[in-house]
Amino acid sequence: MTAVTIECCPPLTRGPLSEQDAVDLAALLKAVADPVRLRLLSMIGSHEGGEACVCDLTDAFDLTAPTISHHLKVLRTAGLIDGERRGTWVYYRVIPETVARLGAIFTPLVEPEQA
Amino acid sequence: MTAVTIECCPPLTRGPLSEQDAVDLAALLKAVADPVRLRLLSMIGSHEGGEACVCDLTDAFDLTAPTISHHLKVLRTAGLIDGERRGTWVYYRVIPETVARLGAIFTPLVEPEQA
DNA sequence: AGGTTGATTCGATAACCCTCTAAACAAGGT
DNA sequence: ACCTTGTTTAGAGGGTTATCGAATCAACCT
Repeated sequence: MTAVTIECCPPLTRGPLSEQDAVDLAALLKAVADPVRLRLLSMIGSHEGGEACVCDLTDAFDLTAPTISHHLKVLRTAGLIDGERRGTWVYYRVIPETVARLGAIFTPLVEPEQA
Repeated sequence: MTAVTIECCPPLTRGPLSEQDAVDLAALLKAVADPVRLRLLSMIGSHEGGEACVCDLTDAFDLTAPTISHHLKVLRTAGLIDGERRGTWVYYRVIPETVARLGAIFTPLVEPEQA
């Protein structure tokens, strides 16, 4: 639990975004700009142990397994999740740094509350 | 400048997202998941006076006026910006509440540091 | 009234993305 | 070896979206 202070405006509105930064950021945002992928991300992140098996995820949707697999690949390519095969099943976990990077764009800048 | 404490995980990973919430959120994210719109948003938000004329924005891109207008409409429909005509020109400004809502999804939850 | 400049709407085209089926790959059990 | 279950890859179809040119609307100026 860290104390911080909120100041001023989110990074996005602190100065004009460069074209390259905009392209990179948009790619990351596109990865989460889908209802299925948002739910996948939230299901994986909130699952006990911090990881979820693909089999768990597939059942929660009215979609075929290949479709879920496709969405997981998009999230993985974007660096939002990481997958590992252990025996029969593949387990995915969230990469919190990338999620935080997303939040930092739109959140009023916070600084550590210590001198 | 408000003091807060960071605790645990971002809302997205605190529990599974409902289908409706996911759809709403994805719509908002899709609005910003585009390089041109990200730059527009950042240019408007960082412009002096907190607002920018469409004429300023159009010049910064290698795109036609109708295309810029289209992107502005997407941002406006999503509730991220608001436009107002004053005389000859139309001025846009950022709606910070909506931007903050985006950030809150991915940012580790912060709580007011008082009690 | 007519003309000029700024901004949006309309209609069309091309690229992209979500979803599916079919097929392939991976691991375990009999 | 074979079959079953879990997961991914490949290819195709249908809908969405970005972009443009042309036309329209809005306000100002002479």
